[in-house]
Amino acid sequence: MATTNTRRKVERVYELLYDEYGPQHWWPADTPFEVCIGAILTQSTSWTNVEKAIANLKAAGLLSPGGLRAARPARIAGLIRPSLYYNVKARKLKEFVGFLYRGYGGRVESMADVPLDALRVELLGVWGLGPETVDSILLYALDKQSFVVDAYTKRIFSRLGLAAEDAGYDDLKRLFEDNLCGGRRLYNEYHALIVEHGKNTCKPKPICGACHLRRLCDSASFYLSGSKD
DNA sequence: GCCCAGGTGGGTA
DNA sequence: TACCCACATGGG
Repeated sequence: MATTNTRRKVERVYELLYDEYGPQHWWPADTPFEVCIGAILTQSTSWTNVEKAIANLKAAGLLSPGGLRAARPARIAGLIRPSLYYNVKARKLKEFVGFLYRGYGGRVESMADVPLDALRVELLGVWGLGPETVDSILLYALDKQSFVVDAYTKRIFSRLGLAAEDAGYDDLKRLFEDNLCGGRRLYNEYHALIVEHGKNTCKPKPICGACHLRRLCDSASFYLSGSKD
């Protein structure tokens, strides 16, 4: 439901976040393929641990479609151990690379010509890829206009009163895609800013309480409190 | 020692 | 459909 009010709020939160944190320069990776690998490895895991896993893969010469295709799952698991759930994630990497070779000659870039909706459905069919990982791949590896929702997004926007407590992934995705006029660059920056804010404040327990960035939540809440749709 | 981090798949009622 | 659990490291 795109009302003028909701649109203004969603845009205003972006401005507040951008003023606070500045440009985030996402995704931190050298190639589109590396973005995909990072998107899988960062599932329920902090990025610092993912960086170690990616560095290990790189040092072993396995950070490529061919390298991962040739490697045994146990070898991969040992290298990505610093990221969490290394055995399941090793399988996820193999599944993704298998998909890449079956349909796209092992090249992430070859997916770019497929229409967004069709590609999203296709990627969601790959074992180990859920909506957040798929949208991350679409937006950050392929530069397609698909908003990424994560746990921070839900926590922050339900606390701001812009989303229901029990809002699902698609509900939140729609909130942004229906209310943002900007394109891929805006989607890119907005999600990155949400993650940055989520890491620093809006933790599960303290609810922005003792955080030095409380000011941001307060200013956003203040702006949002006066109006209802 | 405890909590939590940029989720997802599978099982059960 | 809606929960619940497994996965299982490392930093604050």
